Amino acid sequence: MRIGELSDRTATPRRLLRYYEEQGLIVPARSPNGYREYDEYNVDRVLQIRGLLDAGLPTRIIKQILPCLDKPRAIVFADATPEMIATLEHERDRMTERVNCLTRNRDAIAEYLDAVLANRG
Amino acid sequence: MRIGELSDRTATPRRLLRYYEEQGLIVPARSPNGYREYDEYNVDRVLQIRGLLDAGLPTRIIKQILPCLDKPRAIVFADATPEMIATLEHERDRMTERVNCLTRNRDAIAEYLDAVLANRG
DNA sequence: TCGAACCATCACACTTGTGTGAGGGTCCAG
DNA sequence: CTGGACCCTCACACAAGTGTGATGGTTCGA
Repeated sequence: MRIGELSDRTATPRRLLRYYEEQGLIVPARSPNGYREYDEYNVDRVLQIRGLLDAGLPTRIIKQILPCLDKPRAIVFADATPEMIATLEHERDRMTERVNCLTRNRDAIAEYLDAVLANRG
Repeated sequence: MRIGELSDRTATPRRLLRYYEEQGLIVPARSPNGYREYDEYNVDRVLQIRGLLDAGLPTRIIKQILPCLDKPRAIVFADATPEMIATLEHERDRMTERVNCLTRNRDAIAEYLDAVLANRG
């Protein structure tokens, strides 16, 4: 599919699809006429990227961790350098912290909402 | 305490403490000489702000939800306008999505790491 | 064959959260 | 009373993600 369809199916502006490519997060093929060509795989990929971006991870980090998130990942063992592993461990712990912080604060908001709604319901 | 001590105790650059103030997230008192004066309360406050920022929430939203996160919150029922409630519900759901996305991907990273480490350990 | 609807690159601009430094007050210890 | 360690405001700058538009090529249906 071309960029327009991918844009529709992922609710992502074309501009950003090109930006993600520029950042090395997706690597579309090119038609003879120069148009970008995407496959089904890229739909999930883009959605995953958006989720991680929305969760606060920068493209630089997303680029590093994306390969590990692929489902059939037997191939990836090769490029598991010590630095890479250290990065991943660090990022994993960071994400855990974020999850805790988010959960804590979301629960507080939910609790507040429940109280408010019960108070007027 | 003055800005330097708060900066030390929260591991936050002075610049950012002033920025958070500019964004209305904290409201320090002022000494006669113009110095900002913070109390103990602000330490937790700043840490909470940092956590939420790191979790991807913009200051604009943080400013809205902070009042609901205070522990003795009986007073706050007053300013619970319908728009405010809608914002909170939206943000609560958004945070839940983020938590899910982060958790999913963190687990994938952890799983990958476990596999890699088992593979060479 | 012409126009609409795509696509391309390039570039300028905005917002947010930060870094950094200039220029200048305050206060305390030596 | 002077030096150093604070504090102030102001301002310019940067990276990242994103918006928007200029300028121009391709494709396809009417």
